[in-house]
Amino acid sequence: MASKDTSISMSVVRRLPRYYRFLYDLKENGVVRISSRELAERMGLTASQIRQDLNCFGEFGQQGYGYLVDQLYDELYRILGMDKLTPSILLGAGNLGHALINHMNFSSKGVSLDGIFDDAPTLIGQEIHGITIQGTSGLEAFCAQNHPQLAILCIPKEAAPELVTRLINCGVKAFWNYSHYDIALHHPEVLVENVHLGDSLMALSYLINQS
Amino acid sequence: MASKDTSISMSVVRRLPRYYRFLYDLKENGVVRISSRELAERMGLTASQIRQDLNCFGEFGQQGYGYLVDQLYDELYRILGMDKLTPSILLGAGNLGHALINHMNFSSKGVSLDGIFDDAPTLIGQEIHGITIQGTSGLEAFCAQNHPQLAILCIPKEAAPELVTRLINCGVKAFWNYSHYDIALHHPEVLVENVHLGDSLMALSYLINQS
DNA sequence: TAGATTGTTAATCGATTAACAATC
DNA sequence: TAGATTGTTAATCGATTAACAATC
Repeated sequence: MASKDTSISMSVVRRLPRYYRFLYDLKENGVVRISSRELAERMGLTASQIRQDLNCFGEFGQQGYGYLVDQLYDELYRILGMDKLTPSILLGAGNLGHALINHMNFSSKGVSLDGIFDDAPTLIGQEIHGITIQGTSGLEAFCAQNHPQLAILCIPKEAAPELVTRLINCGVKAFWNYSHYDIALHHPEVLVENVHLGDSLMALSYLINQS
Repeated sequence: MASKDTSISMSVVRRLPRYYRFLYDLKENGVVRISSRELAERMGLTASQIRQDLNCFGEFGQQGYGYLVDQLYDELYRILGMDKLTPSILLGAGNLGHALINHMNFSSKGVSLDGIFDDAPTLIGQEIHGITIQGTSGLEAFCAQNHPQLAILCIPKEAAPELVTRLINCGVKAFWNYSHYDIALHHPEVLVENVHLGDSLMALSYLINQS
């Protein structure tokens, strides 16, 4: 728990993973030190913003010198909580859920995927990435045993309200939500990160039609 | 081409699809009129913000009465450009690309998916949603014929730089980018909407570890 | 020491919220 | 007409950028 944790704005938080990716690339390319000015140029930001952002978490640079790439990378790794794995489950192993399981490297994002749930008879019993898909009737028992903190929701909007309530009763504290059900509106006490792919594409459609 | 098009901020644009979804639901539920106050309550926004946002595009309400749901829905449909389909192609029919094709309702988002490209020998020739996967060698010929304006990138970072350049030379003007290649940085002249699922999950990991 | 670059404060810019006159 | 609610201007709030003293 760093010193200035409470006041970090979401604008800053959303930039952290991108910093982390750029630092990783610099590290990979053997770059030892970098100034805020040069990183800003590479990332298309202002040097001021980078220094402001980093100083939310501590003083990682050296005056007159810049930042040590390795050290800054490690700090971001720690700040983002990548050193701990959040026990998690995924609900809805259809097209999207299945693709996420195969496509995402969960453990490199601080997440440990421990269970997969779906009620489709054709899916129950199947195995993905070494995890057997279960029906949602086993949810409570699984949670009592494994205590997942995060649920990844790849289910239709209609199925969400009931499942979300059950999950919260099981102790789930955060949702990575691909459904169109507005969790935050109904359960303000939990953390919700929405991924609305349709909204993203519609916003792009709007921009295309403007230009 | 509405009157005040030029000055719409991205903050407003990103809220439009959500307004559209809520209006759709209201319409489905037979709600005829709604005030900014009530819509604000349902969406978890302020009435002020809703009125400000909508007035970027015109005067859709009636003083003393509110907004007609049907009419406002139609306006949003038009504003978002859903009445025209942008010809598009998808590159990379692996897990994620495949899932997107099956999962997304492109035409309801103003997008017409006309071609799918991938260089994996096991995928070339296969058919998804009535479209045959082609190798990228056929890209230029296809574009000369079909003039896609939008490319959906589900390819690895390494493959992106060359393909993006080729696509832009083929007249592609916009990218829905799932790769970690930073298109906007290298090609500021095109529209880019990034979907960085990993960044989204890492931001959530950060928040989980704070609470 | 001189040059460079940070950490941090101050200034600017943009987005959100509040207030209210216009009007249905 | 009176009540309600918009459209719009003004006030506030927050985020970004600029400036500069501190210091390596």
